[in-house]
Amino acid sequence: MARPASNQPTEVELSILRILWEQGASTAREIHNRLSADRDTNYSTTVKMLSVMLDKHMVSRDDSIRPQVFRAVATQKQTQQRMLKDLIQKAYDGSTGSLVLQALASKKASAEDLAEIKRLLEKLEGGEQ
Amino acid sequence: MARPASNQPTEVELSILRILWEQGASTAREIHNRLSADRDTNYSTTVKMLSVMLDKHMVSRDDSIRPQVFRAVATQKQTQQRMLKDLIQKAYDGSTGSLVLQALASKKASAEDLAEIKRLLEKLEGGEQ
DNA sequence: TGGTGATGGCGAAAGAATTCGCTAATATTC
DNA sequence: GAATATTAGCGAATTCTTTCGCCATCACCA
Repeated sequence: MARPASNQPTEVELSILRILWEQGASTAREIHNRLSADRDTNYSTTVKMLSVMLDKHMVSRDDSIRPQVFRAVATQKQTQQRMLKDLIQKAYDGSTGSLVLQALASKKASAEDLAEIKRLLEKLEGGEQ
Repeated sequence: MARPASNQPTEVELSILRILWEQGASTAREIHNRLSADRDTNYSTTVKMLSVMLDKHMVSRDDSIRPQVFRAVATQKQTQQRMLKDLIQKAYDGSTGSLVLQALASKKASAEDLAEIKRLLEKLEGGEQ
């Protein structure tokens, strides 16, 4: 009689993961310093979040050294991929194409991105059908 | 001392919105029939969710007729746009381009979508810089 | 018009996410 | 090695989400 736990990282979890992806293995203190620059949060909260994420196997902890060091378990790309897939499923009825169209139409990508997208597109067209 | 309410529709809310977008204005019963095909849910729950969504101004209710009729307030496109933007912000550090790249690389879009994307891409390239 | 069934609404229950106070363990400094 | 500061962890509080039971109201029809 409640909400099932989502397999997707939550807001705060994602903030922490982003920090780990960016600066690699970090201590709780390092993570907290970075995190508290953005959100007004207590050190206790950061530590608790790390423990929750440990339970969910989102991060791993190296206990062999003493300030312990945390690492993200999944890569940024893997996580993005999973979240993207989820959005396409939940909000776009599974249609990747219409998501891409909306993304391109609404916000401009950088020139390099556009070029790369075009290249990829040609490859896809050549390869398939 | 708790989680702030997200402005994004939740899982169930989105299911209901999808039904409203698809079959237009509907009574609670109609919505529930559709919904219970997918998820195992009670009529009471559906009605409650509609009332919650009414509070959040996600749906409107026409009381002038008697089974009351519900409508989605935002269009599907608007909602998708907001969710997409949110994902790009939260998971892609604001980079639309890298989201598009990943979307294209991982899952194939339909041939028509590819063609349309290409067309759009050319327009974007021509119009900008 | 009374009986039967559908509809609508309230409130409470239960789990998830987020927060922090307080205590224990560990490290540092003199 | 004692005092002080930092780090780690537990458990409770709070809010949000989702669920449903229960009651009131409404619609229909014999």
